[in-house]
Amino acid sequence: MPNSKPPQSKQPPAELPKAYDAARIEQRWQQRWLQADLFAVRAADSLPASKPPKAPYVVLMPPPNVTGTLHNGHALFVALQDILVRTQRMRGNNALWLPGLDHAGIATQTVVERQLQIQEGKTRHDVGRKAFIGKVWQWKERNGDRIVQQLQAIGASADWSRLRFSMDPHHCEAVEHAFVQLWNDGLIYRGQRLVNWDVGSQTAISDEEVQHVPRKGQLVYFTYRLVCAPSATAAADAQHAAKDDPSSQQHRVEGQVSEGIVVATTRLETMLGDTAIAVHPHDERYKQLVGQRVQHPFFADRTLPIIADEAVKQDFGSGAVKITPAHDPADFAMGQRHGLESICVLDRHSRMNAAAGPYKGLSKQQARERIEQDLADLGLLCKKESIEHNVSVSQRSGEVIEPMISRQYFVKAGPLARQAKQAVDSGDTQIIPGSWKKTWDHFLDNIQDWCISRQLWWGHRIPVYYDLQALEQAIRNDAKQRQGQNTPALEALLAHTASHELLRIALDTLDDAQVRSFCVASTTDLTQQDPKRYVQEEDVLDTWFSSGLWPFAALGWPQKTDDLAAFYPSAVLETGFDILFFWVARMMMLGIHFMGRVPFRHVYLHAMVRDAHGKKMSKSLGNAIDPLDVMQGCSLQQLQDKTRQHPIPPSRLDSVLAGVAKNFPDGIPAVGADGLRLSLAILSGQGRDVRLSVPRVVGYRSFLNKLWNATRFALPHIHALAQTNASTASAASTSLAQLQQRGSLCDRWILSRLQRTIAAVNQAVDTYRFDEMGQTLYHFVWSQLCDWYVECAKVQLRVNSQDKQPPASAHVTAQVLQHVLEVSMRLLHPVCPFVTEELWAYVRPNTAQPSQPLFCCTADYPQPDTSCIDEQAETDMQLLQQAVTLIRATRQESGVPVSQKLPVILLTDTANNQQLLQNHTALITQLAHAQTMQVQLRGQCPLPATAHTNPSPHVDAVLLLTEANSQRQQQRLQQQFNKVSKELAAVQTALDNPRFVSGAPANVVQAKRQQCQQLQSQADKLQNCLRQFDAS
RNA sequence: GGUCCUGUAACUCAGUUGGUAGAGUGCCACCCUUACAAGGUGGAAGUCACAGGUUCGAGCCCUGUCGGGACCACCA
Repeated sequence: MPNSKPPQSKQPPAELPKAYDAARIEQRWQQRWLQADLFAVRAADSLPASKPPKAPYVVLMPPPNVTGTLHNGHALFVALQDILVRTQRMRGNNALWLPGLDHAGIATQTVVERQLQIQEGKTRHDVGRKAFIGKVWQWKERNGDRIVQQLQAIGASADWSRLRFSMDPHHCEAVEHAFVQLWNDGLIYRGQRLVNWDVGSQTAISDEEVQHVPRKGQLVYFTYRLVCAPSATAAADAQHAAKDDPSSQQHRVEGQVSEGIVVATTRLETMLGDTAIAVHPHDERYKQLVGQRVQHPFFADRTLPIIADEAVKQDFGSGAVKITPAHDPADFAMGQRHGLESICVLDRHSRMNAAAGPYKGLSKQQARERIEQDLADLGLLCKKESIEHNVSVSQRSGEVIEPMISRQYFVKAGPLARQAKQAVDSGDTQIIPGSWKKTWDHFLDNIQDWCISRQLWWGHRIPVYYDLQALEQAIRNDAKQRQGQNTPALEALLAHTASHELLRIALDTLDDAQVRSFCVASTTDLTQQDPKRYVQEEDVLDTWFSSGLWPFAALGWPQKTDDLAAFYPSAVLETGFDILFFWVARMMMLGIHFMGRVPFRHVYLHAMVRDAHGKKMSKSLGNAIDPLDVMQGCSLQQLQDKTRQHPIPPSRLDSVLAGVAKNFPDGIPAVGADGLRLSLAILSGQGRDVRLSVPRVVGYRSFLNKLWNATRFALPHIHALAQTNASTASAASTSLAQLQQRGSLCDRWILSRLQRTIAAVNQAVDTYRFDEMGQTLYHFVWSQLCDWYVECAKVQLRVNSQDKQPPASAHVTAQVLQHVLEVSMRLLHPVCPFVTEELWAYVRPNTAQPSQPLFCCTADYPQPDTSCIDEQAETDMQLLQQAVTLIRATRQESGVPVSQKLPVILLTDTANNQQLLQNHTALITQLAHAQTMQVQLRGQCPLPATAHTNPSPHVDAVLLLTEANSQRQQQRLQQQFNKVSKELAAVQTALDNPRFVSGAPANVVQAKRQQCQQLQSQADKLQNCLRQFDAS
């Protein structure tokens, strides 16, 4: 940065570069802010001892994954959270934005495993647990900074000195502490349960990590034969029932007739683990069969009972369902209700295990085919149907979930969930938009226990230790219970079996309570104390367990720190709704449990970023926009080159590339971080998707360019001001009130509009209306400041005049210009921090006082002051604007080029307005490019036949032309007349309705009457004008 | 099956406690008027998804129908 001038110099740099160059500005200020350490926050400033204590305002940054690369979700949360934090910081609050990084168990482990496979051809088992974890850490050290740098590039004003990583020692301590406390509170238990087994990642996952996706499948019907009935009458009854119903079929096998019951399944291989058949208790077809048993076709020694259960749907399949408690959640529940045996027939890699008998070793698919064939051979196969059904898929690996019984750790969610629900019910925490509350309640009301153990290596290892001494005791007790006494054989076994082997056997065979009897949860590593006695649990914790502690653990919990005292709870949690259950609910549950108070007062849920047409952005569709490309710009060629690097099937590559070309015909122009932030803020209306499109983003870049140029226009005048100030010290500190007093109508008008803008922007940011905030500023700067005030200022400053000397009032104009720009920069700063910081250095008051902040980002946020609103100035200005607009419109309709100056007459309704317009003759003539201007009261001025008139309620514009009215103008007047007549008719209908006149509030009726009068006179005037055409 | 969001100009969206519709982009015409062509000026463009209801009055409130989207549960 050889050209950059330090902002600390008291004189602002004189020359503002002609072009707005986002990249140059952004890089510079990002570095300066970091160097100046502006975002670091001290707890002491918010503690009672500090006088006066600063109000804390804390936002928790959703910690990105260390594996992550910047995507639009990050860009959106940075934009919105940074707006909140910067606003609060400027308001003088102790604004802490607490950043973090998440270790992201499965995701990170998967990435490093893949890399290990590619680079060294090894699996994690080849290198061993300790070495593998070392490799993950290396990887984290190399890549962890990148995402932080990218967040900083978007302008994230977080307190980076507090950056936490979820595997840092202090966070590990918090996790262990939390686990042990929950274990001791009885809220964590270990149980043999049916869990979602992710075959791809080789771990259990929680219910929330399972997605249901529709897939095509085969519904296979087959028959279970009844075991020969014990009595002839029962058999006869069964046969009778079977005859009436086609679902219960008879089969002729090996010359014998036997009755059976038909079941249907999409997962035929699980029939090897069937332990019952269930029917609905009211199902007439099967009533007689309940209580009887069927024969398993492949296991001669297994017969299954036919049971009745309300959970069975009569109208699905055959109405009878095979029950596999070991491999289906519903079946598992039914198995528990009916005390059924669970037979697990699949191993962890989804292959058939020993319990599958002759099918052992086959893959699921092979077993499915073989069984189908074998059933057909036995004459038991009935039919096959193609159906679409939902399949459980791992959100992580994308592989099909295998429900599997295994021993896992669970958090008892019920009591925690009740408190979390209560917190929102009572208003302690408010969810915004409020429509999410029902979803929140529904989730918490139906919450299942949370499986928190993962069979991974990367993560917080569960702080549970197996006490081998207690284990031996448990085995002895177990044996005693079973056999009445200890046998010498058992003692011999205990003496000769390696302890880890013993542990394995114990975990496989003992029940949950027995296992718990030799487990100790501890925050200290017991294996360090006594390595022979203790063995630590192998599993690690769900990443969301540690994330759930974030609001307090990141502030130093379990220690009682000043940070915790000052900064808990946080003000707002701003995040995407996709992690409402994963993260927000968990933080809420754990926060209330450990801290006794909710972790945040507001939860603001933003929408998803989608493409211009509302489609999900996807690299394989060619519609994804990378936020870095938006900031830095990217040609179509580059976009396509990047697309080629994605893993897209070659057959589809061409169409994806075509999609890219269609979506981004000219690539993506560089709009900078400010442009991206402004776009995201304005596009993020509450409860709506954020549709990011290139034209839209380009439009907002233009806005920043406009702001830049408006400042460039103002700078020479501001500098002139500074010189005057230097010579006449008295004028140095003109107050706003003085400016309003001395200023012209335009000055007072823009100052008043500025106040309204300040009020609206403050209101918008306090209610999370980021769209309104952005739009209000956009409209003020462009449509009011640039389109009108700057144009008026040119007149007041005699910019285009031959006069060398500017008038005395020019001084006030320059001051107003400076004031409005300076306030606008501060007001806009939270949204577009870089460009406003740059420009503020040029327009800020040159008072050279050391107390003045050197950075816009630490200057005061403008606060509304309604006493500065000047209604009269606004009304008067409106009339001037109307007059100017009317003249311009009339000129264009009459086809008069701008270069040709014309005499103009304005006709107005009152003497006051006449005076007002007359007083601003110079302004109006210049803005409207008129030659001369007269103002008359209506009806007091005869007009030549060739005059072109354009009426409006308070003022009519008359152009004195030598040629007759154009046809075009006639059409226009006719159109206007039609429109006004229509409106008039509607208003009159209302007024003619006696029920309206008596029923509506008086002020509404009054307004309607006024409107009616106005429309009437408007219509009359238009008609008059139109008559001229008829005459000529 | 349950819940939520959503339907307004060609496109993307605003629209306050009900008082007959606004913005940006795009489109058309004219203009390089010394801050800005990443610009200026003017203009055209809407049966507020549909059908009922409440009301003096409905884009807004209620009911129903039909689109679009998301989530939860469940599909043996």
